[in-house]
Amino acid sequence: MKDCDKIRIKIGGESVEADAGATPLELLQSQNKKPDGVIAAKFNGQLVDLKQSLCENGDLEWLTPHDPEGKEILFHSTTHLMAQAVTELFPNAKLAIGPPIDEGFYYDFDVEKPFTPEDLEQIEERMKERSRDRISVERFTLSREEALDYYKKQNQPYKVELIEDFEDPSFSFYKQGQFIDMCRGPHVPDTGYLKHFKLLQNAGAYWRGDENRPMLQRIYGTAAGSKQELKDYLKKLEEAKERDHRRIGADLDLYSIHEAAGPGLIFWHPQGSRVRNTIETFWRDEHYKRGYELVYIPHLLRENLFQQSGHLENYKENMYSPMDIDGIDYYVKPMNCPGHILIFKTHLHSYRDLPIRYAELGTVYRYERSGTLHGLLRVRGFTQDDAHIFCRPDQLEDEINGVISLADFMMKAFGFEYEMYLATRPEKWMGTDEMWDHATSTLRGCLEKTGKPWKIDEGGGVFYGPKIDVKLFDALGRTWQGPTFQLDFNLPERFDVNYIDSDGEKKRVVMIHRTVLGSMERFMGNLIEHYKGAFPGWLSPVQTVVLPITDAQIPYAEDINKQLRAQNIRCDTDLRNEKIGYKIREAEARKIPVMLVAGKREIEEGTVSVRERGKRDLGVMSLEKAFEHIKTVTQIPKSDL
RNA sequence: GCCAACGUAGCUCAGCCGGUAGAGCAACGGUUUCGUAAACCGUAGGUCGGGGGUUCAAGUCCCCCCGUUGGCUCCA
Repeated sequence: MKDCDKIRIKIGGESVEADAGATPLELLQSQNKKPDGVIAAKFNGQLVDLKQSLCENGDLEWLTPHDPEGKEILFHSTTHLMAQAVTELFPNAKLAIGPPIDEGFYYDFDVEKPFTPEDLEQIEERMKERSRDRISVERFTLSREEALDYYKKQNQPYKVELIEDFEDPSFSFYKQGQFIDMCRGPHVPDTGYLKHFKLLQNAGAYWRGDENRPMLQRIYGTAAGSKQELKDYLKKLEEAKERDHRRIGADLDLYSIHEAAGPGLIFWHPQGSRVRNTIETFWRDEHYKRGYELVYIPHLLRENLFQQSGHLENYKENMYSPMDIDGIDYYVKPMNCPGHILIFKTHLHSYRDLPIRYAELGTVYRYERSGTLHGLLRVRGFTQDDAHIFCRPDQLEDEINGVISLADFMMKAFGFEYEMYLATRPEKWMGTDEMWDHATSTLRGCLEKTGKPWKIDEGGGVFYGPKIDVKLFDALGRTWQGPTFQLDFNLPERFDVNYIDSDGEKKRVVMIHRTVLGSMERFMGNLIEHYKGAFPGWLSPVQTVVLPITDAQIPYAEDINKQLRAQNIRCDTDLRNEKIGYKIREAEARKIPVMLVAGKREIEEGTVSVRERGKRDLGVMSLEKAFEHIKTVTQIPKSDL
């Protein structure tokens, strides 16, 4: 504590005088206007504990769980509370790390036996007790040596390792009761501030994410500033469950996975295939319009091709074992690029021929570890909406702009918001500085030109080139990896991919790998969750269903069905002997966009009663008008070209 | 692959300390012919994920395997 008498603190535009060494907590108590639930503060831009003495003039800002930083502090303090409970209940537990994460926190422990669900309940109970005890949380500092000494004596090897990895001369610690943890802080003043939390799950996690190191037991939890907010968050988790594409996929009969056939392999049912086909047709049409040529390549390729491409060198652990064909090894392709390059290389290309864009819905197979498989989102066989652009260096900018505009169109067509990232050179890389500089600045320029916000993913590029990643947001605000455009300096070298320039010289082409949907499987999974199964009209597997009220209207319903089908509308009838309410209930459950109800009156008038999914009865319309309405609802997004 | 939990009818789930399997919905048959989110009656449906073991007796206890789920790692 410095010795000075009075300091001036500015709080929310108001200036107050205080004794030097006053704490934010003291200042807070003397304030009449203050936000609810202050748990920490920011002093001159630095995060501070409410109990930290202030000895200089400055600006003070309150932090509550509603501020991103305040939330982080809440999570962090809660994870300390959890660690305290764990060390009380399991005195031999070794502490690893316990950081806040996006929507909660976790702490890794090394314990003799993994935690059981009952353990979690007990830990949560103990946390509540300790919260009621309102144990004061005190900060103190130890020198590097003292800290090492302390943790060695306490037999906490992970903490010792952490300290050894840092250069800092001293480390801050927080003490609450008997529990002490090394931590940068800040933290809440006492455990009474931590009231609303829930432990969510227990999972194994390798120490420092390294599978060669010990597996620790991780407990995940979340916390909130109020009971209601915690409830809301837990409700959101429930909602996410309702949107789960695996559940909806089964309910709507879209696809299945079979133990008998092998995990991670998708079987598309008729209803799912209708959606996928619609997307694929849309995709092909759009690519053709934008100057792509559609190609097909075999699924099985000879070993030497993958040697040349470098896949056997760099990607073998993701490839399936080869099969012997006439004494030669063949591999199922994990990527489409080598095949497209072979097509390109069947001719000598003039600079005038470029750019050449080969697109393919190319199915690839990759080995994924069993524990990572997840419905449609992580599978072992999938179809990429792949394309490779071969161009001259001076065309790079136009090509990237074209790809960005295509991706933008696609994302809008499917109703996704998105965010772009420029992934720059990673630690391991190939090529030259000039190549990387030129390529990276070109990508940056293209991003600037969009006028949309974008971010840098430092070192996130691939070893063979920089890339732009597009992350999309779904209806719940979750992000998914969407389109990705990668520049490749590697394959053109390996395959000697050239064009003849205007000066008659051979020049190396610039190659762009790009996908705008990712893979059909993953994209469909995202779409299902985004729309909760209620696809927009143009994608719906069934767009319209005709519902006769009694058997007497069956011929009329069948006639409407026939007319709509003739107009390429995916129409069904529900001719079962059920009441209309029942049929409507089921049509709603099947998420059919338009329902046409036909009874005695409609036959007499040559009309139909129209009902839209999620809305009520829209009233009676002439058939002509109803068809027009259906056409509007099922309109395929128009290209912006 | 590793850690944990789970696997019972098409789906959602019950089945206690071991005594030989149950509900709702769906399906199927019949009755009913009905106006905007569930008509009524009936019928059928299960190698309890697979294999082995303990036991007079295993859905239940033990072991191995497979799959699923949540994580770790990785990724379209």
